[in-house]
Amino acid sequence: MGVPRNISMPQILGAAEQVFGKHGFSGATMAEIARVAQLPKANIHYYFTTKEALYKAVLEHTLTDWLADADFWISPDRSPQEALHGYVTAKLAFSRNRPDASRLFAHEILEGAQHVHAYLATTLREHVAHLAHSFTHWKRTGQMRRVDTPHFMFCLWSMTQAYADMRAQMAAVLGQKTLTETDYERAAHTILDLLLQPTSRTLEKT
Amino acid sequence: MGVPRNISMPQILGAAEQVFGKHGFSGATMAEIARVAQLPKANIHYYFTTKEALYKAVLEHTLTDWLADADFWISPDRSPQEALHGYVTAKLAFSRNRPDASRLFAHEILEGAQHVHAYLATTLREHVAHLAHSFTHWKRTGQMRRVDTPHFMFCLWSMTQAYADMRAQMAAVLGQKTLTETDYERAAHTILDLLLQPTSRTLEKT
DNA sequence: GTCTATATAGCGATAGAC
DNA sequence: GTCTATCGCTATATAGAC
Repeated sequence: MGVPRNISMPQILGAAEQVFGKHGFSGATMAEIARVAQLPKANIHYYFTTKEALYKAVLEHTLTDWLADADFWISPDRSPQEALHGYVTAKLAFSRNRPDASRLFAHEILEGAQHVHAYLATTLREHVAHLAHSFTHWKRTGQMRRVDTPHFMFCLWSMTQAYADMRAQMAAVLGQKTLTETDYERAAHTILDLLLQPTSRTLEKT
Repeated sequence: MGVPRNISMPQILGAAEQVFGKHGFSGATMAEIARVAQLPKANIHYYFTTKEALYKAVLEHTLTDWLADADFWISPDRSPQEALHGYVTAKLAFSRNRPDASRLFAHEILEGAQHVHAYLATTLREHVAHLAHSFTHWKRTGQMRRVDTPHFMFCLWSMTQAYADMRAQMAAVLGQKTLTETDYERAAHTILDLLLQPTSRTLEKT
């Protein structure tokens, strides 16, 4: 009893993140996950009785990682410049290093967020409410203009996640096969320029 | 010969946009499309021999609409304020009024953009190159700061499309069942504040 | 052109030997 | 715990009557 649980499980979870991230829940097949994990199909059903059980396990795992950066960076102890720079950079790095995790999440939301609705309505909602404290603090101390916290976060999330979810479109528009390090640098520069610009974007006519 | 081609075709295309927009290509079923279109399954295969042929037809149709707003609004004849205001508002309206079209496109890109890669690499790429002329003009005439055109457009697209693609997540975070008119107004305000703010977002410390 | 009935393939899931 | 073989179901697609 109990030999390669430690060996098979990570293989399965890794393959599942990759395949679910590429095709979403309905588009993914257990056969492809088994192929990527280099395991017979039946072995996966030994650890996870149903496709949905495997999906939920992978989803919860990625959601935890997805939230990790915000509390570290967006804190009243930092300046808004430092906080936004750190957060955007971390999010872009996540999109670059864990694209399948970001895309798995995007698929889930796109299909109606049925499996994660409870999580979004409780944990993520409270998370955003918590972040509002930092923005309120920065406004009160004159370090930043007022923002509509949830919609401001929607903007941050969509701009940074797009570099994982929409990378096929971006690469095509840029005339490249894939996104390169330069693209992520330009992304950071463009996004931070919107958020942190020292002078106005659209200038007054003289 | 030829009675209800005019009647069945729009029904099929409308139902297909709805179902493909909800589930993507792999997740959608011909049976559900037939049910939504209130037609027998076989009738759809009469007009479109394969599921993929139907998918491509719907996809091309939505892509045309998706591009329509940009050339109208983003033009050197306008001020950057007017252009960005008009474009962002139009894009948000598209997300609100044609959510299935936006989500169909998002599904396609997420799954690797295999069906639209040629379109993105030619038409959309040229489209972005064309838009760069406006931004260059505004920079040259001192109306706007320099931008990295493709990445700036990626930001505009992701922020506005998120209000169709990610609306399930947004509603959950806002503690609502769906997005309301107020949410789209706040979205426009937040996005335009990032783009058009008359003073800096993060203020200098005194 | 329309629709019922069905062929064929691929899916998730399981049985049972090892 | 692992793996081969297979069940039962649902999907796309077609045949053929009307």
